[in-house]
Order: sequence, then structure tokens, then C-alpha cells
Amino acid sequence: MSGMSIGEVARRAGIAPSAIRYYEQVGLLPPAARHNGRRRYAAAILGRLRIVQLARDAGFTIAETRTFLTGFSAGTPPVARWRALATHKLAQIDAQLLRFAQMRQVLESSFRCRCPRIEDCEQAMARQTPRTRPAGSPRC
Amino acid sequence: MSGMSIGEVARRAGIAPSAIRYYEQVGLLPPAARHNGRRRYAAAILGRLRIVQLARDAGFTIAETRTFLTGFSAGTPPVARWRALATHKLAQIDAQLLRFAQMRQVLESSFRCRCPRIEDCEQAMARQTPRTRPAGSPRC
DNA sequence: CTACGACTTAAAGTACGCTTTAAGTCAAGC
DNA sequence: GCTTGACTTAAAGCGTACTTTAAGTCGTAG
Repeated sequence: MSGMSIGEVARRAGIAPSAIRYYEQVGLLPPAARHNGRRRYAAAILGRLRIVQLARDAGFTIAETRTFLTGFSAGTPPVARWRALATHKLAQIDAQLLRFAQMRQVLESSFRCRCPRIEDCEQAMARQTPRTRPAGSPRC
Repeated sequence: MSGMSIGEVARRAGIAPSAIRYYEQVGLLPPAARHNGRRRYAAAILGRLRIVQLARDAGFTIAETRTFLTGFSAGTPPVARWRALATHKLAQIDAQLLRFAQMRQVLESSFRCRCPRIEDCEQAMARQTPRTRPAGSPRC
């Protein structure tokens, strides 16, 4: 019998079988062909699962990932809708990249400063609050 | 009466009063002083809330944020533990930055490619799977 | 024939981060 | 005195993304 079982796919992709069934249920994966009631997968499923996992790790919701994936199906009409989503997501990703970089700064500066409370630490707050600082007694 | 009510803090910080009570409940904020049973806050709460929100937006869990914040309280002994957490989190943040950048690439390349299914798209997968590609017929 | 392991389904359970609800308290304005 | 609005509490509810459970099916090994 050709194709992989759900267990084999799960092992190769490094995710739980239950997650694969869940993805099928919510439409992230097309309903798998059944042989004697059991799911059988072609190798292409692995690429699809990699995209699903990347999207998840990048903070996409299931609904967003579904739109993203079905936007690629060759006969889907509302490609414009998909493009809008992608554009929107790009902006979100850029915002998120910024926030992560900020938190990175906060963490790094926390290694250097001697402020008793982080909310007084100018170094940590510098990129966050571009207003005039109260000029207290920071020990950064 | 000095200090702000929970409603005022919420309005200024741009978060719901219920969230502030929740933060106090789970230890992200110290128990606020009560006047006639109502919480009263000094201006410092706003800085603390900014940190809490930044941490949340950067993907920190409540537990991590609590460790992060209490690690700053001057008198807490296990600064080493806190340093370990921060180092660990920095690595996580760098990994996350990478994933976001990857998803950004996938999205951007999706605007250009003509692949019917994204898992066949070399452009999209290039940074993900550094192995030899099957050399199909990509239209990127 | 039977036992085993891997699979199937639907439904319930879980963790996180809050929000909502219910029932009550308090100070101020009429 | 009474109403109003903002507050208090504990407890329940919610959305997301799965996992776990229960009860059953299937193919192979012994």
C-alpha cells in the first residue's frame, strides 16, 4: 500500500497524530484519502505541515493559516482577499519584530543596570517611551 | 485622596480594569493599597504596566513576566535564577525573530510566485529546508 | 482464534489570559 | 433618604489550539 500512515507522518514531521487529525478537522489539511478507514498520505503532506508549523510559530491563528494555505489553491477566486491578508500580516509581523527587538533590549540592559525597579530604568524604557524622562536617579 | 483609581489607571494605560485586577491576582502587580476597600495607585504603576504589556506582546507568559519583574525587586536573592531566565529568553527571542523573518519571506515571496501549492514553492521554502530540492517545476 | 498495536470517531478535558457575571459596598448628588 | 456609578469579591465563562478518553475497527503475528 502506497503512502504513509498518520503515525509515520507524525514521526517524520515531529508532531502528534492528534494534531494532524485536528488540522484536518479544522481545514488546514485536505481530508486525507482513506484506505480501510485509515488515513494515507503522500510525501507532499510533509511540505504542507512545515508551512503550517512555520505559520503557527510565527503567531498565525488557525483561521489565518487556513486563508493563507487555501489562497494558494489554484482555483480559489478571492486572491485579492488573500493578498490583503498577506499585506496585513506583513505589517503585523514587522510590528512584532519591533516588539521582540525591544524586549531584547530590555533584557540585555537588565544585565547591566542597577536599578532596583525596572520601571525606573531609563535604559530599559528608552525605546518604549520617547517622552521626556523625569530625571530621577537611575543607576543604569 | 491621593493616587489614581483603577478606572483611571486603566484608561491611562489603555487596558481593562479587569486585567489590572487579574494581574494583581496572579502576582504581576503588588497588592494595591486599599482606601475604603478601593484600590489606589501611585503614578509608578504606569511604568510597571508598560513593562507588563511589552513582555506580553513579546510573548512572555504570565509566569515568566512575574519572574522577570520580581527579579528586579531589590532584595530578591536568586538573581542568578533570574539571569538564567533572561539568558534563556534572549535565546528564545532570537529564535522567534528568526521565525518571524522567515514567515515574512514566505509572505513576500508569495506575492511574486506562481506556484499552485505553496509547499512546492522553492522561494518560500528556501530558508526553511536547507536540503537538496527535488527539482520539480517551480514557477517562482 | 486470539491478542496486539495502530488506527478510527466524537466528545470531553486542558492551559493560558483574560472577561463576564452576580451580589454587594461606598461616596456623592439630588 | 435614595439613586447612581464606580468600585469590590469569588466564581464561572470564553477562545485558541490542541490532547485525552472511550469505545470500537483493522491487519498481522503467533
